[in-house]
Amino acid sequence: MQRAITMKDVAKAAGVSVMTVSRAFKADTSVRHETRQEIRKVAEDLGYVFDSTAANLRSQKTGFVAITIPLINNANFADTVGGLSDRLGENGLQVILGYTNYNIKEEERLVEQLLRRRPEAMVLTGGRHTERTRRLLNSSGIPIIETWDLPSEPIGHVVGFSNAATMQAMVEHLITTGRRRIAFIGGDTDGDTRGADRRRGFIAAMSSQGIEPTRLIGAGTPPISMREGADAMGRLLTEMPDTEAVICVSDLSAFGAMSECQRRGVRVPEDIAIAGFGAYEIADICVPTITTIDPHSRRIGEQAAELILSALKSDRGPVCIEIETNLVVRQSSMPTL
Amino acid sequence: MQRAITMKDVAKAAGVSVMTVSRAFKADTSVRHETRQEIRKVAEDLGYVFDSTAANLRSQKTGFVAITIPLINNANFADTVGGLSDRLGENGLQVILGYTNYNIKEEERLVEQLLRRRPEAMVLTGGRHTERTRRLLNSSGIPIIETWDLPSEPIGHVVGFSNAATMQAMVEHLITTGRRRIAFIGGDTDGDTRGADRRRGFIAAMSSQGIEPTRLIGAGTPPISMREGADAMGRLLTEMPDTEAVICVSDLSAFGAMSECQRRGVRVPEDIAIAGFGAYEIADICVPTITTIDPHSRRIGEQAAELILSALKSDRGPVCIEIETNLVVRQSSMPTL
DNA sequence: TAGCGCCAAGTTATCGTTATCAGACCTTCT
DNA sequence: AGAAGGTCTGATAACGATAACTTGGCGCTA
Repeated sequence: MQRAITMKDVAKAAGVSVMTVSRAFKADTSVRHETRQEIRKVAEDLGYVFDSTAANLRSQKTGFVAITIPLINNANFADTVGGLSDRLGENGLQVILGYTNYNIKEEERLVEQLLRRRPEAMVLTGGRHTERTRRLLNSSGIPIIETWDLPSEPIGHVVGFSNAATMQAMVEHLITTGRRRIAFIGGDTDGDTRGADRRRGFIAAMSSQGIEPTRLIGAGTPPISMREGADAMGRLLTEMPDTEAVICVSDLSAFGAMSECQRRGVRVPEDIAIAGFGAYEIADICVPTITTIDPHSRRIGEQAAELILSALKSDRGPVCIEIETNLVVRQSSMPTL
Repeated sequence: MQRAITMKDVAKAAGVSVMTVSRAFKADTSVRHETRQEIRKVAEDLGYVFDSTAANLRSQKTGFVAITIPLINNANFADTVGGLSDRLGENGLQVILGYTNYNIKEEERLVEQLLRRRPEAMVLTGGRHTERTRRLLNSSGIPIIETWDLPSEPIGHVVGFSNAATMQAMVEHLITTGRRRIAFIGGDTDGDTRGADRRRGFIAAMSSQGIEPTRLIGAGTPPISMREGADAMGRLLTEMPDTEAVICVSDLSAFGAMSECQRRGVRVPEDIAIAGFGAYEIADICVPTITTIDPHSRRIGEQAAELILSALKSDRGPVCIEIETNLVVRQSSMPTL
């Protein structure tokens, strides 16, 4: 590969100045229409490709918005990223992704790495961070948006909901349908802070109903897979066979749990009710369909995008948008009168 | 936000030259240990964050590897990205993602956009591209890797398999287990070129077995969801109730199809056999488990990473690595003697 | 003690674009 | 006809880092 083609080469070939070439590649700048056409043609013929590295440096604008998510392979976060990406893309902003792997120490490294690329805003999944992460973000001077949570001391903006509160609704629903011996299947570390919040919410909800929350099953380190959900359900059925309902930390583990029931001939919802979280497609397709909480993952991303766009236009004070979650009652928790 | 802190500020505060600060932030450069410590401390206190935009421009190295995938929300591609990302991350390279949305014209735009960020290598999902995409990539001068396919005229390196050939194996398996009236559920456009290749492979395999492949069900535009798989199965059961087996373009649609059977009281595999593609976790968890093809998604990413690393060290000629796929026979296609 | 080599740190120019200011040219109006 | 205003284009410097080269100091050898 010889030396790469730059604007200088295009300028020379087109017989204009570099500045004019630069303008020909921007929208809304004053270049005669034919000049722009000609320059673009020459550039294409030369095989010129714009270098945004240089442009970003000089203009001190990158057009990046960074987002941290626990892992790529999760439909909920993928939906949030999708919503964010689509809305921002329409406005010429590009999303750069980083994975925290459910670990706030890794998040710290990631945040620093992302800030090095000078994003114009940053979206975080979750509201719990290291002290240094908070410091880095605070002094970055860009809009910060925490999502999927309602942190008590937000760094900047918030688009989220209370994970604990969703469990309140779920427990009430199960009790209303006649179950009292309710179990919770979740991760056995607090790496997934949202999952941990849901477990806390479960415990609080049970206590406030006067039931001791003793049926807590640890299914492994987050993220909890279908397989781990199935294994956990196996243990639950063996060790506490009188359990009447089980709430799983996500629809994936809920589906795994339900499959285990089917394999063992345990009927859902007659023998045991099952509920998940996340409104994954599978929960609406499988037989029976699974009761879940819809956190409106995509809407979270879209709202975050709106917030960013308005914050970049004029920075008002921090905004907190609470996303309404829905309890979606399906066959897996129907009353069995 | 006041003016951002640069190396100059750190240099002044630490009483050294900018160059020394620069060196203090690199590994393996000659700076006295205490000097480096001191500089790092001063930098941290000032809240300095390294600006990789500038570094990339000056050094003409970005440390980026670009990858195009159809969409973020697909476990197979997510696995490939995961494998790639992990292997490259160990070597200081960072993955930047772009989505083609199953559209080679969008891929063209995307490729250009990604090239503007001067990646050091580029990984493509699929082997079919527009003429301009090929031209852009050829003149980029960086290693190109096409994956998830075995293109007849590769642009550069290849890490993939023949989608059509996998269907040959699947059809043979179903015929061996006593089925002849076999249907195929897939997308009704060719946007998903790999899905389209699988349909072509299905047609070829059926023909070579002397069976006319008439049972082709269009389930919508790719990607085919569980819901669309279920709907397609509904139509198939109504219109061609004598069908003995159905191959779905992915495990997700296969699961949807199977759920529809359960809803209608059609037994799997006794009344109809079902097969999918992709070795998604769900296919190994659901009841009954679903026969599938394992394309070793993660391995594709890992191999691509290896290829990139060796190509960046010393560019040999183009390499083609064929990934072995496995037919995974499960309950949904058991013989029903 | 001269001479060589090595290490740590400094100097200068530069990566490829764009901000900014200035100038040329063309209308339009008084 | 000349001033005023608009449109288009050009010259120059700069964004924040690093490559490449240079310098100064020290230790070692002959």
